[in-house]
Amino acid sequence: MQPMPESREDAEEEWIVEKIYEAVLDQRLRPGVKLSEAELCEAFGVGRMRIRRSLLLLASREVVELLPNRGAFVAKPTAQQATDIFEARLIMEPPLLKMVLERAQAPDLAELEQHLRAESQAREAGRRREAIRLSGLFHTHVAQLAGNAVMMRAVKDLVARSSLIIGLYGDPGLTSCRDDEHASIIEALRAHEAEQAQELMVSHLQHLKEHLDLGLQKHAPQNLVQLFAAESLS
Amino acid sequence: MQPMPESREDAEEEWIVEKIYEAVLDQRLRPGVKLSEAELCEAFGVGRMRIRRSLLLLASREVVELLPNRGAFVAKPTAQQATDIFEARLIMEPPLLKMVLERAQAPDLAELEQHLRAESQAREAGRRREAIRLSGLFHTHVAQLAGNAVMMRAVKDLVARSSLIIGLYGDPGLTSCRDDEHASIIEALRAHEAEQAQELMVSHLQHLKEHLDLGLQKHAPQNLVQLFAAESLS
DNA sequence: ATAATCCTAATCGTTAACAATCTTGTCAAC
DNA sequence: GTTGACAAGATTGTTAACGATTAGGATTAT
Repeated sequence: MQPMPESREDAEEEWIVEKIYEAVLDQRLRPGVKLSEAELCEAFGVGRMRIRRSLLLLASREVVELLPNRGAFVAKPTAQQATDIFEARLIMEPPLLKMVLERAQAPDLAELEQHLRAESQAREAGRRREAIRLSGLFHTHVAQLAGNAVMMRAVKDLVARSSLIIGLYGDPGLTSCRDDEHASIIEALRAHEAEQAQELMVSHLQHLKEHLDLGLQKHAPQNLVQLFAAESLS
Repeated sequence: MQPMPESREDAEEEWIVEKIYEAVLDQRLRPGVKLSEAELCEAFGVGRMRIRRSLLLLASREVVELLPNRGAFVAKPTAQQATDIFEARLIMEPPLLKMVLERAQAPDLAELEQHLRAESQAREAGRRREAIRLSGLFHTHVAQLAGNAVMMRAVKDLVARSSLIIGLYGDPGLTSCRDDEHASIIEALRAHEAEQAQELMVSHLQHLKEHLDLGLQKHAPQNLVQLFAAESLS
Protein backbone atom coordinates (compact mmCIF):
# COMPACT_ATOMS: atom_id res chain seq x y z
CA MET A 1 0.00 0.00 0.00
CA GLN A 2 2.65 2.50 0.93
CA PRO A 3 5.80 0.51 0.10
CA MET A 4 5.20 1.40 -3.52
CA PRO A 5 4.76 5.18 -3.69
CA GLU A 6 2.06 5.30 -6.32
CA SER A 7 0.17 2.42 -7.81
CA ARG A 8 -2.69 4.63 -8.83
CA GLU A 9 -5.47 3.68 -11.16
CA ASP A 10 -6.34 7.21 -12.25
CA ALA A 11 -3.36 7.35 -14.54
CA GLU A 12 -5.71 8.47 -17.29
CA GLU A 13 -7.39 11.08 -15.11
CA GLU A 14 -4.14 12.47 -13.79
CA TRP A 15 -2.79 12.62 -17.30
CA ILE A 16 -5.62 14.74 -18.65
CA VAL A 17 -5.40 17.10 -15.71
CA GLU A 18 -1.66 17.36 -16.24
CA LYS A 19 -2.09 18.16 -19.92
CA ILE A 20 -4.51 20.97 -19.14
CA TYR A 21 -2.18 22.26 -16.48
CA GLU A 22 0.59 22.41 -19.06
CA ALA A 23 -1.61 24.23 -21.51
CA VAL A 24 -2.51 26.76 -18.84
CA LEU A 25 1.13 27.14 -17.87
CA ASP A 26 2.37 28.13 -21.29
CA GLN A 27 -0.75 30.19 -21.92
CA ARG A 28 -2.12 28.11 -24.76
CA LEU A 29 -5.28 28.09 -22.66
CA ARG A 30 -6.22 31.65 -21.82
CA PRO A 31 -8.42 32.72 -18.94
CA GLY A 32 -12.10 32.54 -19.77
CA VAL A 33 -11.79 30.08 -22.61
CA LYS A 34 -14.60 27.59 -22.72
CA LEU A 35 -13.70 23.96 -22.16
CA SER A 36 -16.44 22.09 -23.93
CA GLU A 37 -16.94 18.54 -22.80
CA ALA A 38 -17.44 17.24 -26.32
CA GLU A 39 -14.29 18.89 -27.62
CA LEU A 40 -12.22 17.57 -24.77
CA CYS A 41 -13.65 14.10 -25.30
CA GLU A 42 -12.48 14.22 -28.88
CA ALA A 43 -9.16 15.82 -28.00
CA PHE A 44 -8.21 13.17 -25.48
CA GLY A 45 -10.15 10.30 -26.97
CA VAL A 46 -11.96 9.40 -23.78
CA GLY A 47 -15.52 9.24 -22.57
CA ARG A 48 -17.46 12.12 -21.16
CA MET A 49 -17.24 10.78 -17.64
CA ARG A 50 -13.46 11.01 -17.57
CA ILE A 51 -13.53 14.56 -18.83
CA ARG A 52 -16.16 15.43 -16.27
CA ARG A 53 -14.02 14.09 -13.44
CA SER A 54 -10.95 15.85 -14.73
CA LEU A 55 -12.81 19.15 -14.91
CA LEU A 56 -14.04 18.66 -11.36
CA LEU A 57 -10.47 18.07 -10.22
CA LEU A 58 -9.31 21.20 -11.99
CA ALA A 59 -12.19 23.17 -10.53
CA SER A 60 -11.27 22.06 -7.03
CA ARG A 61 -7.84 23.54 -7.70
CA GLU A 62 -9.52 26.71 -8.98
CA VAL A 63 -7.82 26.44 -12.32
CA VAL A 64 -11.15 26.10 -14.09
CA GLU A 65 -14.50 27.51 -13.16
CA LEU A 66 -17.64 25.39 -13.34
CA LEU A 67 -20.81 27.31 -14.17
CA PRO A 68 -24.06 25.42 -13.66
CA ASN A 69 -25.63 24.36 -16.93
CA ARG A 70 -23.10 26.53 -18.73
CA GLY A 71 -20.01 24.40 -18.72
CA ALA A 72 -16.38 24.68 -17.73
CA PHE A 73 -14.18 27.71 -18.38
CA VAL A 74 -10.56 28.44 -17.70
CA ALA A 75 -10.55 30.40 -14.47
CA LYS A 76 -10.20 34.17 -14.43
CA PRO A 77 -8.65 35.02 -11.05
CA THR A 78 -9.97 38.23 -9.57
CA ALA A 79 -7.67 40.98 -8.40
CA GLN A 80 -8.28 39.86 -4.84
CA GLN A 81 -7.38 36.29 -5.69
CA ALA A 82 -4.27 37.50 -7.46
CA THR A 83 -3.00 39.35 -4.40
CA ASP A 84 -3.85 36.35 -2.22
CA ILE A 85 -1.95 34.04 -4.54
CA PHE A 86 1.19 36.13 -4.65
CA GLU A 87 1.04 36.68 -0.92
CA ALA A 88 0.85 32.91 -0.48
CA ARG A 89 3.81 32.42 -2.77
CA LEU A 90 5.79 34.93 -0.75
CA ILE A 91 5.05 32.87 2.33
CA MET A 92 5.69 29.46 0.85
CA GLU A 93 8.50 29.72 -1.64
CA PRO A 94 11.37 31.42 0.22
CA PRO A 95 11.51 28.80 3.00
CA LEU A 96 11.73 26.12 0.35
CA LEU A 97 15.13 27.43 -0.65
CA LYS A 98 16.47 26.82 2.82
CA MET A 99 15.08 23.31 2.66
CA VAL A 100 16.75 22.78 -0.67
CA LEU A 101 20.11 23.71 0.81
CA GLU A 102 19.58 21.38 3.73
CA ARG A 103 18.50 18.39 1.69
CA ALA A 104 19.39 18.60 -1.95
CA GLN A 105 22.46 16.88 -3.31
CA ALA A 106 24.91 18.26 -5.80
CA PRO A 107 23.28 16.53 -8.80
CA ASP A 108 20.01 18.16 -7.85
CA LEU A 109 21.47 21.62 -8.17
CA ALA A 110 23.04 20.60 -11.45
CA GLU A 111 19.59 19.58 -12.60
CA LEU A 112 18.27 23.02 -11.71
CA GLU A 113 21.04 24.66 -13.68
CA GLN A 114 20.25 22.41 -16.59
CA HIS A 115 16.66 23.55 -16.33
CA LEU A 116 17.78 27.17 -16.34
CA ARG A 117 19.89 26.62 -19.45
CA ALA A 118 16.93 25.08 -21.25
CA GLU A 119 14.89 28.10 -20.20
CA SER A 120 17.43 30.56 -21.57
CA GLN A 121 17.85 28.64 -24.79
CA ALA A 122 14.12 28.52 -25.40
CA ARG A 123 13.91 32.25 -24.84
CA GLU A 124 16.80 33.05 -27.15
CA ALA A 125 15.51 30.71 -29.82
CA GLY A 126 12.20 32.51 -29.75
CA ARG A 127 10.25 29.51 -28.54
CA ARG A 128 8.10 31.75 -26.43
CA ARG A 129 5.62 29.16 -25.15
CA GLU A 130 8.31 26.77 -24.01
CA ALA A 131 10.16 29.63 -22.36
CA ILE A 132 7.05 30.64 -20.45
CA ARG A 133 6.35 27.10 -19.38
CA LEU A 134 9.90 26.44 -18.23
CA SER A 135 9.93 29.73 -16.41
CA GLY A 136 6.97 28.66 -14.33
CA LEU A 137 8.29 25.15 -13.98
CA PHE A 138 11.45 26.55 -12.39
CA HIS A 139 9.49 27.35 -9.26
CA THR A 140 7.85 23.95 -9.04
CA HIS A 141 11.24 22.37 -9.65
CA VAL A 142 12.63 24.21 -6.63
CA ALA A 143 9.67 22.98 -4.61
CA GLN A 144 10.36 19.46 -5.74
CA LEU A 145 14.00 19.64 -4.66
CA ALA A 146 12.83 20.75 -1.23
CA GLY A 147 11.46 17.24 -0.88
CA ASN A 148 8.07 18.07 0.61
CA ALA A 149 5.15 16.71 -1.37
CA VAL A 150 2.62 18.99 0.30
CA MET A 151 4.55 22.14 -0.49
CA MET A 152 5.29 20.84 -3.95
CA ARG A 153 1.64 20.46 -4.80
CA ALA A 154 0.68 23.79 -3.30
CA VAL A 155 3.34 25.63 -5.25
CA LYS A 156 2.39 23.83 -8.41
CA ASP A 157 -1.18 25.03 -8.12
CA LEU A 158 -0.11 28.57 -7.33
CA VAL A 159 2.27 28.68 -10.29
CA ALA A 160 -0.48 27.56 -12.63
CA ARG A 161 -2.85 30.20 -11.33
CA SER A 162 -0.08 32.78 -11.54
CA SER A 163 0.14 32.01 -15.21
CA LEU A 164 -3.53 32.87 -15.53
CA ILE A 165 -2.99 36.07 -13.57
CA ILE A 166 -0.15 37.14 -15.84
CA GLY A 167 -2.36 36.42 -18.82
CA LEU A 168 -5.09 38.64 -17.38
CA TYR A 169 -3.24 41.50 -15.76
CA GLY A 170 0.28 41.18 -17.10
CA ASP A 171 2.23 43.51 -19.29
CA PRO A 172 2.00 42.09 -22.82
CA GLY A 173 5.75 42.58 -23.13
CA LEU A 174 7.04 40.70 -20.11
CA THR A 175 5.01 37.53 -20.10
CA SER A 176 7.04 35.66 -17.51
CA CYS A 177 9.88 35.73 -15.03
CA ARG A 178 13.15 37.24 -16.09
CA ASP A 179 15.50 34.30 -16.08
CA ASP A 180 18.43 36.29 -14.75
CA GLU A 181 16.65 36.44 -11.44
CA HIS A 182 16.33 32.69 -11.52
CA ALA A 183 20.03 32.53 -12.28
CA SER A 184 20.96 34.67 -9.30
CA ILE A 185 18.88 32.46 -7.04
CA ILE A 186 20.74 29.39 -8.23
CA GLU A 187 23.99 31.26 -7.73
CA ALA A 188 23.12 31.93 -4.11
CA LEU A 189 22.21 28.27 -3.68
CA ARG A 190 25.55 27.23 -5.10
CA ALA A 191 27.27 29.49 -2.58
CA HIS A 192 25.12 28.05 0.22
CA GLU A 193 23.83 31.53 1.00
CA ALA A 194 20.43 30.57 2.30
CA GLU A 195 19.50 34.02 3.53
CA GLN A 196 20.40 35.70 0.28
CA ALA A 197 18.64 33.08 -1.78
CA GLN A 198 15.47 33.70 0.18
CA GLU A 199 15.74 37.45 -0.23
CA LEU A 200 16.30 37.04 -3.93
CA MET A 201 13.18 34.91 -4.18
CA VAL A 202 11.21 37.52 -2.28
CA SER A 203 12.28 40.32 -4.57
CA HIS A 204 11.75 38.09 -7.59
CA LEU A 205 8.15 37.42 -6.61
CA GLN A 206 7.62 41.07 -5.76
CA HIS A 207 8.91 42.09 -9.18
CA LEU A 208 6.57 39.62 -10.75
CA LYS A 209 3.68 41.13 -8.86
CA GLU A 210 4.71 44.70 -9.57
CA HIS A 211 4.60 44.08 -13.28
CA LEU A 212 0.89 43.47 -13.04
CA ASP A 213 -1.84 46.02 -13.48
CA LEU A 214 -4.50 44.72 -11.19
CA GLY A 215 -6.70 47.71 -11.92
CA LEU A 216 -8.23 46.44 -15.11
CA GLN A 217 -8.19 43.15 -16.91
CA LYS A 218 -6.74 42.96 -20.37
CA HIS A 219 -9.15 41.46 -22.85
CA ALA A 220 -11.92 41.09 -20.36
CA PRO A 221 -15.43 42.19 -21.23
CA GLN A 222 -16.82 39.49 -18.92
CA ASN A 223 -19.46 41.80 -17.52
CA LEU A 224 -20.86 43.72 -20.42
CA VAL A 225 -23.66 45.11 -18.32
CA GLN A 226 -21.56 47.09 -15.90
CA LEU A 227 -19.01 47.85 -18.58
CA PHE A 228 -21.54 49.71 -20.72
CA ALA A 229 -23.34 50.99 -17.69
CA ALA A 230 -20.14 52.78 -16.69
CA GLU A 231 -19.75 54.09 -20.23
CA SER A 232 -23.23 55.56 -20.29
CA LEU A 233 -22.64 57.22 -16.95
CA SER A 234 -19.48 59.00 -18.03
CA MET B 1 -19.67 36.80 -11.39
CA GLN B 2 -17.16 38.19 -8.97
CA PRO B 3 -19.26 40.90 -7.36
CA MET B 4 -20.97 38.18 -5.41
CA PRO B 5 -18.24 36.10 -3.78
CA GLU B 6 -19.84 32.72 -4.26
CA SER B 7 -22.92 31.91 -6.27
CA ARG B 8 -21.99 28.28 -6.53
CA GLU B 9 -24.25 25.55 -7.69
CA ASP B 10 -22.42 22.74 -5.90
CA ALA B 11 -23.97 23.72 -2.59
CA GLU B 12 -24.92 20.10 -2.12
CA GLU B 13 -21.50 18.82 -3.10
CA GLU B 14 -19.67 21.27 -0.92
CA TRP B 15 -21.96 20.42 1.94
CA ILE B 16 -21.25 16.70 1.85
CA VAL B 17 -17.53 17.32 1.64
CA GLU B 18 -17.78 19.68 4.58
CA LYS B 19 -19.65 17.14 6.66
CA ILE B 20 -17.01 14.50 6.03
CA TYR B 21 -14.31 17.01 6.86
CA GLU B 22 -15.98 17.66 10.19
CA ALA B 23 -16.26 13.96 10.93
CA VAL B 24 -12.57 13.56 10.18
CA LEU B 25 -11.72 16.56 12.32
CA ASP B 26 -13.33 15.28 15.49
CA GLN B 27 -12.17 11.74 14.77
CA ARG B 28 -15.58 10.22 14.26
CA LEU B 29 -14.10 8.98 11.00
CA ARG B 30 -10.89 7.13 11.74
CA PRO B 31 -8.08 6.50 9.26
CA GLY B 32 -8.68 3.45 7.12
CA VAL B 33 -12.44 3.33 7.58
CA LYS B 34 -14.27 2.31 4.45
CA LEU B 35 -16.60 4.86 2.94
CA SER B 36 -19.11 2.75 1.09
CA GLU B 37 -21.00 4.51 -1.63
CA ALA B 38 -24.31 2.93 -0.72
CA GLU B 39 -24.01 3.87 2.94
CA LEU B 40 -23.12 7.45 2.12
CA CYS B 41 -26.02 7.64 -0.30
CA GLU B 42 -28.35 6.63 2.49
CA ALA B 43 -26.65 8.83 5.07
CA PHE B 44 -26.94 11.99 3.00
CA GLY B 45 -30.03 11.07 1.05
CA VAL B 46 -28.52 11.79 -2.35
CA GLY B 47 -27.75 9.84 -5.48
CA ARG B 48 -24.63 7.85 -6.11
CA MET B 49 -23.26 10.43 -8.52
CA ARG B 50 -23.11 13.12 -5.86
CA ILE B 51 -21.32 10.83 -3.45
CA ARG B 52 -18.91 9.83 -6.17
CA ARG B 53 -18.03 13.45 -6.92
CA SER B 54 -17.66 14.27 -3.25
CA LEU B 55 -15.30 11.35 -2.75
CA LEU B 56 -13.25 12.45 -5.72
CA LEU B 57 -13.00 15.93 -4.23
CA LEU B 58 -11.90 14.49 -0.90
CA ALA B 59 -9.39 12.25 -2.62
CA SER B 60 -7.88 15.21 -4.43
CA ARG B 61 -7.32 16.74 -1.00
CA GLU B 62 -5.80 13.45 0.14
CA VAL B 63 -8.29 13.11 2.94
CA VAL B 64 -9.65 9.91 1.47
CA GLU B 65 -7.90 7.29 -0.60
CA LEU B 66 -9.51 5.83 -3.71
CA LEU B 67 -8.60 2.24 -4.44
CA PRO B 68 -9.61 0.94 -7.88
CA ASN B 69 -12.57 -1.41 -7.71
CA ARG B 70 -12.21 -1.44 -3.95
CA GLY B 71 -13.84 1.78 -2.93
CA ALA B 72 -13.01 4.84 -0.85
CA PHE B 73 -11.27 4.78 2.51
CA VAL B 74 -10.36 7.47 4.98
CA ALA B 75 -6.73 8.26 4.27
CA LYS B 76 -3.94 6.85 6.40
CA PRO B 77 -1.07 9.34 6.09
CA THR B 78 2.33 7.70 6.05
CA ALA B 79 5.08 8.80 8.40
CA GLN B 80 6.67 10.67 5.51
CA GLN B 81 3.44 12.47 4.75
CA ALA B 82 3.06 13.31 8.42
CA THR B 83 6.46 15.01 8.59
CA ASP B 84 5.73 16.81 5.33
CA ILE B 85 2.42 18.06 6.66
CA PHE B 86 3.81 19.39 9.91
CA GLU B 87 6.72 20.95 8.09
CA ALA B 88 4.26 22.68 5.80
CA ARG B 89 2.27 23.92 8.78
CA LEU B 90 5.44 25.31 10.32
CA ILE B 91 6.01 27.23 7.12
CA MET B 92 2.48 28.46 6.60
CA GLU B 93 0.91 29.15 9.96
CA PRO B 94 3.36 31.46 11.77
CA PRO B 95 3.31 34.14 9.03
CA LEU B 96 -0.47 34.14 9.24
CA LEU B 97 -0.26 35.56 12.74
CA LYS B 98 1.58 38.59 11.46
CA MET B 99 -1.09 39.04 8.82
CA VAL B 100 -3.77 38.80 11.46
CA LEU B 101 -2.15 41.63 13.41
CA GLU B 102 -1.90 43.73 10.29
CA ARG B 103 -5.47 43.22 9.16
CA ALA B 104 -7.78 41.92 11.81
CA GLN B 105 -10.05 44.23 13.72
CA ALA B 106 -10.79 44.16 17.42
CA PRO B 107 -14.03 42.19 17.04
CA ASP B 108 -12.09 39.56 15.14
CA LEU B 109 -9.79 38.96 18.07
CA ALA B 110 -12.78 38.88 20.35
CA GLU B 111 -14.23 36.20 18.14
CA LEU B 112 -11.07 34.17 18.52
CA GLU B 113 -11.25 34.48 22.27
CA GLN B 114 -14.86 33.40 22.15
CA HIS B 115 -13.74 30.37 20.18
CA LEU B 116 -11.10 29.61 22.78
CA ARG B 117 -13.64 29.81 25.58
CA ALA B 118 -15.90 27.37 23.78
CA GLU B 119 -12.93 25.09 23.37
CA SER B 120 -12.08 25.17 27.08
CA GLN B 121 -15.70 24.68 28.10
CA ALA B 122 -16.09 21.68 25.85
CA ARG B 123 -12.95 20.16 27.28
CA GLU B 124 -13.96 20.75 30.89
CA ALA B 125 -17.46 19.49 30.25
CA GLY B 126 -16.00 16.28 28.91
CA ARG B 127 -17.37 16.76 25.41
CA ARG B 128 -14.26 15.26 23.96
CA ARG B 129 -15.25 15.26 20.31
CA GLU B 130 -16.30 18.86 20.28
CA ALA B 131 -13.13 19.81 22.10
CA ILE B 132 -11.03 18.05 19.49
CA ARG B 133 -12.91 19.65 16.65
CA LEU B 134 -12.71 23.14 18.09
CA SER B 135 -9.04 22.63 18.83
CA GLY B 136 -8.36 21.99 15.16
CA LEU B 137 -10.75 24.70 14.08
CA PHE B 138 -8.74 27.23 16.07
CA HIS B 139 -5.98 27.03 13.49
CA THR B 140 -8.31 27.43 10.53
CA HIS B 141 -9.96 30.32 12.34
CA VAL B 142 -6.62 32.07 12.60
CA ALA B 143 -6.09 31.45 8.91
CA GLN B 144 -9.47 32.96 8.17
CA LEU B 145 -8.70 36.10 10.13
CA ALA B 146 -5.53 36.50 8.10
CA GLY B 147 -7.84 37.22 5.18
CA ASN B 148 -6.15 35.13 2.53
CA ALA B 149 -8.43 32.56 0.90
CA VAL B 150 -5.55 30.54 -0.52
CA MET B 151 -3.81 30.17 2.81
CA MET B 152 -7.11 29.52 4.49
CA ARG B 153 -7.87 26.56 2.30
CA ALA B 154 -4.37 25.15 2.54
CA VAL B 155 -4.40 25.31 6.32
CA LYS B 156 -7.84 23.78 6.46
CA ASP B 157 -6.66 20.78 4.50
CA LEU B 158 -3.54 20.41 6.61
CA VAL B 159 -5.51 20.59 9.83
CA ALA B 160 -7.85 17.85 8.65
CA ARG B 161 -4.96 15.62 7.71
CA SER B 162 -3.26 16.41 11.00
CA SER B 163 -6.31 15.03 12.73
CA LEU B 164 -5.81 11.78 10.85
CA ILE B 165 -2.14 11.78 11.80
CA ILE B 166 -2.94 12.23 15.48
CA GLY B 167 -5.42 9.40 15.19
CA LEU B 168 -2.75 7.16 13.72
CA TYR B 169 0.41 8.09 15.57
CA GLY B 170 -0.80 10.14 18.47
CA ASP B 171 -0.58 9.47 22.16
CA PRO B 172 -4.01 8.13 23.20
CA GLY B 173 -3.95 10.54 26.13
CA LEU B 174 -3.33 13.84 24.40
CA THR B 175 -5.61 13.73 21.42
CA SER B 176 -5.34 17.36 20.47
CA CYS B 177 -3.69 20.70 21.11
CA ARG B 178 -3.37 21.89 24.66
CA ASP B 179 -5.59 24.93 24.72
CA ASP B 180 -3.30 26.90 27.01
CA GLU B 181 -0.90 27.22 24.12
CA HIS B 182 -3.73 28.58 22.04
CA ALA B 183 -4.45 30.99 24.86
CA SER B 184 -0.89 32.26 24.99
CA ILE B 185 -0.95 32.84 21.24
CA ILE B 186 -4.06 34.97 21.57
CA GLU B 187 -2.43 36.78 24.43
CA ALA B 188 0.52 37.70 22.26
CA LEU B 189 -1.87 38.87 19.56
CA ARG B 190 -3.68 41.07 22.05
CA ALA B 191 -0.36 42.64 23.00
CA HIS B 192 0.53 43.11 19.32
CA GLU B 193 3.64 41.03 19.81
CA ALA B 194 3.89 39.59 16.32
CA GLU B 195 7.30 38.02 16.81
CA GLN B 196 6.34 36.28 20.01
CA ALA B 197 3.05 35.07 18.59
CA GLN B 198 4.90 33.46 15.72
CA GLU B 199 7.40 31.82 18.04
CA LEU B 200 4.59 30.50 20.17
CA MET B 201 2.92 29.03 17.14
CA VAL B 202 6.19 27.40 16.10
CA SER B 203 6.68 25.77 19.48
CA HIS B 204 3.02 24.81 19.59
CA LEU B 205 3.27 22.97 16.31
CA GLN B 206 6.55 21.39 17.35
CA HIS B 207 4.98 20.14 20.56
CA LEU B 208 2.15 18.71 18.56
CA LYS B 209 4.60 16.86 16.38
CA GLU B 210 6.75 15.70 19.27
CA HIS B 211 3.79 14.01 20.85
CA LEU B 212 3.60 11.66 17.91
CA ASP B 213 5.26 8.30 17.61
CA LEU B 214 5.90 8.08 13.92
CA GLY B 215 7.69 4.76 14.36
CA LEU B 216 4.63 2.58 14.43
CA GLN B 217 0.99 3.13 13.73
CA LYS B 218 -1.52 2.55 16.44
CA HIS B 219 -4.22 0.19 15.33
CA ALA B 220 -2.70 -0.44 11.98
CA PRO B 221 -2.32 -4.01 10.79
CA GLN B 222 -2.46 -2.90 7.15
CA ASN B 223 0.14 -5.46 6.13
CA LEU B 224 -0.76 -8.66 7.86
CA VAL B 225 1.81 -10.62 5.92
CA GLN B 226 4.90 -8.87 7.19
CA LEU B 227 3.26 -8.34 10.57
CA PHE B 228 2.89 -12.05 11.25
CA ALA B 229 6.02 -12.88 9.33
CA ALA B 230 7.95 -10.80 11.86
CA GLU B 231 6.14 -12.61 14.68
CA SER B 232 7.07 -16.01 13.39
CA LEU B 233 10.71 -14.94 13.02
CA SER B 234 11.02 -13.83 16.62
C1' DA C 1 -35.70 49.48 -37.92
C1' DT C 2 -35.85 47.90 -33.47
C1' DA C 3 -37.29 45.30 -29.77
C1' DA C 4 -39.52 41.54 -27.86
C1' DT C 5 -41.03 36.84 -28.00
C1' DC C 6 -40.89 32.26 -29.36
C1' DC C 7 -38.64 28.38 -31.21
C1' DT C 8 -34.87 25.36 -32.34
C1' DA C 9 -30.50 23.43 -31.54
C1' DA C 10 -26.90 22.37 -28.63
C1' DT C 11 -24.90 21.48 -24.23
C1' DC C 12 -24.95 20.16 -19.64
C1' DG C 13 -26.87 17.32 -15.67
C1' DT C 14 -29.13 13.24 -13.96
C1' DT C 15 -30.90 8.73 -13.75
C1' DA C 16 -30.90 3.99 -14.62
C1' DA C 17 -29.34 -0.15 -16.40
C1' DC C 18 -25.31 -2.93 -17.59
C1' DA C 19 -20.60 -4.80 -17.28
C1' DA C 20 -16.43 -5.78 -14.70
C1' DT C 21 -14.06 -6.68 -10.53
C1' DC C 22 -13.45 -8.18 -5.98
C1' DT C 23 -14.86 -10.64 -1.73
C1' DT C 24 -16.66 -14.47 0.49
C1' DG C 25 -18.58 -18.82 1.18
C1' DT C 26 -19.02 -23.52 -0.42
C1' DC C 27 -17.76 -27.81 -2.33
C1' DA C 28 -14.90 -31.27 -4.10
C1' DA C 29 -10.53 -33.58 -4.62
C1' DC C 30 -6.30 -35.10 -2.89
C1' DG D 1 -8.17 -32.43 7.16
C1' DT D 2 -6.38 -29.32 4.14
C1' DT D 3 -6.04 -27.11 -0.20
C1' DG D 4 -7.67 -25.77 -4.35
C1' DA D 5 -11.06 -24.24 -7.50
C1' DC D 6 -15.60 -22.58 -8.33
C1' DA D 7 -19.65 -19.91 -7.78
C1' DA D 8 -22.73 -16.56 -5.62
C1' DG D 9 -23.22 -12.09 -3.78
C1' DA D 10 -21.97 -7.48 -3.42
C1' DT D 11 -19.68 -3.30 -4.77
C1' DT D 12 -17.56 -0.44 -7.98
C1' DG D 13 -16.97 1.43 -12.80
C1' DT D 14 -18.89 2.48 -17.32
C1' DT D 15 -22.07 3.36 -20.84
C1' DA D 16 -26.19 5.08 -22.77
C1' DA D 17 -30.45 7.32 -22.90
C1' DC D 18 -33.36 10.89 -21.08
C1' DG D 19 -34.60 15.46 -19.13
C1' DA D 20 -33.46 20.30 -18.10
C1' DT D 21 -31.44 24.50 -19.02
C1' DT D 22 -29.38 27.85 -21.87
C1' DA D 23 -27.76 30.22 -26.11
C1' DG D 24 -28.79 31.83 -30.62
C1' DG D 25 -31.67 32.93 -34.27
C1' DA D 26 -35.85 33.79 -36.63
C1' DT D 27 -40.25 35.79 -36.76
C1' DT D 28 -43.54 39.21 -35.68
C1' DA D 29 -45.41 43.29 -33.94
C1' DT D 30 -44.80 48.00 -32.82
